[in-house]
Amino acid sequence: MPELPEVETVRRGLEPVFSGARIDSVDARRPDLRFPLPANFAERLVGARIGALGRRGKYLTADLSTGETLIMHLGMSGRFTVSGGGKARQPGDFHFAGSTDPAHDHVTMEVTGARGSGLVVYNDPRRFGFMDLVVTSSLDRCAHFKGMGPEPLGDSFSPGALRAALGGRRTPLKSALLDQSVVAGLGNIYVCEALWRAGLSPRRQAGRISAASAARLHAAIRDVLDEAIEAGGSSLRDFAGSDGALGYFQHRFSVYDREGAPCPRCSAPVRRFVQSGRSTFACGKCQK
DNA sequence: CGATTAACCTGGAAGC
DNA sequence: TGCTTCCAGGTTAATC
Repeated sequence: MPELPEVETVRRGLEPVFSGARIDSVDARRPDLRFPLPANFAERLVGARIGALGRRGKYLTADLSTGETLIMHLGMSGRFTVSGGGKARQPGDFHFAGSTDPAHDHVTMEVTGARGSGLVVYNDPRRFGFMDLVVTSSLDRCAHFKGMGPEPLGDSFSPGALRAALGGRRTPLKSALLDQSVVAGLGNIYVCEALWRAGLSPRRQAGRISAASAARLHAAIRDVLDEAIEAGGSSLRDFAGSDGALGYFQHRFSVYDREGAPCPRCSAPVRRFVQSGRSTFACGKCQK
């Protein structure tokens, strides 16, 4: 499901439940998601108090009182749902009452915080997501974050920084922006949308864009991410935030998944083509 | 160095 | 209705 706006939407949904709460119990129904869960996964979580719930690119981070940080990645189809805790759960059942897809409820956590207890369930049909535990003091150097580019909504992401990160790359702009070492958190949807907003062709050579183009692209990336977060992310298929609310940014796509539809800017038909194995959507007329 | 393909896994949609 | 094929928000390793 998730690119940066969807992950941020999930973070905001989980924050009131997680932040400051104590982890009472953890159930892992299987030993692995995309990768094996960390050794002694449940034991390392139970009893810990959760500090800040953060996000880095498409990753969620839960800072724990044990000195470790729980890292969660949603892959393509991962989602969290929150329910009211003990009452919502059948005694002895792994699944929480009301789960619509118990077969893919892989990890559950019962937590107790200022707002009472809650049950958080991680569901992931395709199992491309994963969880990891790393020592908090070396979080930035861990395998997941080492080499990751700047947060696109953060202070260090500037037009100059973007242009510098693209510098020397002969790969198409589209592919470069999907590279998390250039800028963190963009995926197929928002790269397509940002390039449309900037009026830049996805096929442009990344290292050859002008400073003015980089400035337009920088602004387009920030704008599209800001607007998508504001809208609660995009709900393709059935993605919903942790509170069950559906994001609605998909109704504001200009080009993504709109092959053949008129470009909102120039009315030429939106084209679909494949770059590095993934669908690109762009206007062939006004994206240069 | 860069581009393409495959792989991981499941389910939904479309085509016949 | 049922079977087959294609496609999907991500990431990474292998190959050309």
